[in-house]
Amino acid sequence: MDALFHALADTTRRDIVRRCLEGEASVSRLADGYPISFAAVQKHVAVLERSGLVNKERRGREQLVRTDLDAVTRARNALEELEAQWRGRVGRMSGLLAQVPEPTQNKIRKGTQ
Amino acid sequence: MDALFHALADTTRRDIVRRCLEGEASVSRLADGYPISFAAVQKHVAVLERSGLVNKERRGREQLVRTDLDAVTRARNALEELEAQWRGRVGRMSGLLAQVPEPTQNKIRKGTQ
DNA sequence: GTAACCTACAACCAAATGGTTGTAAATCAG
DNA sequence: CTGATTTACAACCATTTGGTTGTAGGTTAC
Repeated sequence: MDALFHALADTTRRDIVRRCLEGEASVSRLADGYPISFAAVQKHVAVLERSGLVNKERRGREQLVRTDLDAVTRARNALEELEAQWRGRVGRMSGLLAQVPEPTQNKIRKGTQ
Repeated sequence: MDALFHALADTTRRDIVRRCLEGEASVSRLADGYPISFAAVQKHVAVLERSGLVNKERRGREQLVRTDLDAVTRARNALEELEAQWRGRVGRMSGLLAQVPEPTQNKIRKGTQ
């Protein structure tokens, strides 16, 4: 999860992900698109690969990169869960209000015995 | 966007976000929950604040931290867009074709006089 | 076989991270 | 006023990042 979000926390890497969902590309082909060295792009791809966001597949002398959409979905689900935990609060609040076992009572009675 | 995903790329920070959607807490109250120093938690909160994920509000001598759900939504939308660009390729295409008009007008008229 | 191309990986560097401790200022309680 | 709490921030340290260049190995083309 850490690796997933970290991988997404870079414009170049998000762009690589985007470029690799519409048709796979070799690493050097990808590198053409950025003003950084080939090795730098290679490292970005390695980060993406470790996070599971992309796969590499050897094809002759080049290595084709392709985005794994399931990983993107996994990240999105994590965020949706965060949101749900909040929105769910409101609904659960009313439930709680009916339920709260008077935590105040304890305090009041604390010194009385 | 970079800042947003980077902020989410840490378990402790995600946990702080979670804890601060269910009722705001002061920084030191938050710090009690983790095995790291107060200053470390303070830094995590600072990262979250810079990313827009949380706000701080002074309340007497303490500072209450509260998650801004819109920021979470913003991140989720970015991921949904990534997915949409893939799954929705065909559908989006036709949508665009029906939609594109206006900005082009300038271009067209620019040379016509 | 030789040359060109694509990839992998190591070594190196500057800057950022995540953590620590320590110090100082503001606020609240007695 | 004094003391405890809460925060802010600086200085420092180890590790990681994102970038570079250089070298070496595999593949394809000629």
